[in-house]
Amino acid sequence: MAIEEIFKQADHPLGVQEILEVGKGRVPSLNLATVYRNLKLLLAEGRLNIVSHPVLGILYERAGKAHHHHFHCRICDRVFELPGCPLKETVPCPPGFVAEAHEVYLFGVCAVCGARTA
Amino acid sequence: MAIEEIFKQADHPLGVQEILEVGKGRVPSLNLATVYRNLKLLLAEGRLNIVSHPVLGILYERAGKAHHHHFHCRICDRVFELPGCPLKETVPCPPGFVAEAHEVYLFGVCAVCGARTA
DNA sequence: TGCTTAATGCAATCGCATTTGCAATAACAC
DNA sequence: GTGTTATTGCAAATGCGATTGCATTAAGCA
Repeated sequence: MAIEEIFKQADHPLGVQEILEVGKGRVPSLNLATVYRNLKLLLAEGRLNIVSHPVLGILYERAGKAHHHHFHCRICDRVFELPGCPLKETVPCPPGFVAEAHEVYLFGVCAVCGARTA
Repeated sequence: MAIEEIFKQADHPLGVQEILEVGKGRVPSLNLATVYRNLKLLLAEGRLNIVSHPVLGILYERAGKAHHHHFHCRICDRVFELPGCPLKETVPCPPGFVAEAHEVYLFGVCAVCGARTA
């Protein structure tokens, strides 16, 4: 179970399938149901956060990280964390609207794929 | 069929259910299958764009709009269009990463709900 | 008006992510 | 060790958005 905790050491959000793959590296018999069950536990405990990615669907990442956003490489389909925030100080909202949170998704080509394609 | 085209006059992206509701106002017998079929057509023709919203799932909006993003009111669950772009000129990407596109989702309370709650 | 073709409505079906039941297994406490 | 409880694995079952088959209806045209 702590197994789940451990591979949250990943530096990017993981999808269920990816969690299963990585997890099998540690517990070869690891099962999809077990992944879901433990994800649910960790979420309930507030140790994980859900990242709802527009393209990749639901991903999971450790809770408590500093504010950041995500970059999605269209070549390798991997997601990277981008520290910091590209938003301007003044987020332009119509009058009366109160923005409490935001999410930014960048799409493009990562360093690895860029180098390989060049 | 042009029916679909017509209620794209909405000023915000619509979900399938919402399209069905609105459409029934014009064609009371309107069916979900018909909505999906015409959505597929309009998408194929490039007259519609898909907006994959992290919370609301798949929405549709007219193609060809100016660059904009979306605001999601957590009270009424409606989505609003925000003209312009709140991103800084210099989007901070790690070296080697090339950002080609981006999506920004704002979350908060809209003017109507804000006024009602106050 | 009568014929041919495209567009519905309706209900059944599919695809897939997620969940559950239950027996087998592992972890513990005594 | 032995009994008790929490976890798994596996496979079947759910839930639900999206799609399809088919008979019906609407539309276009000679």
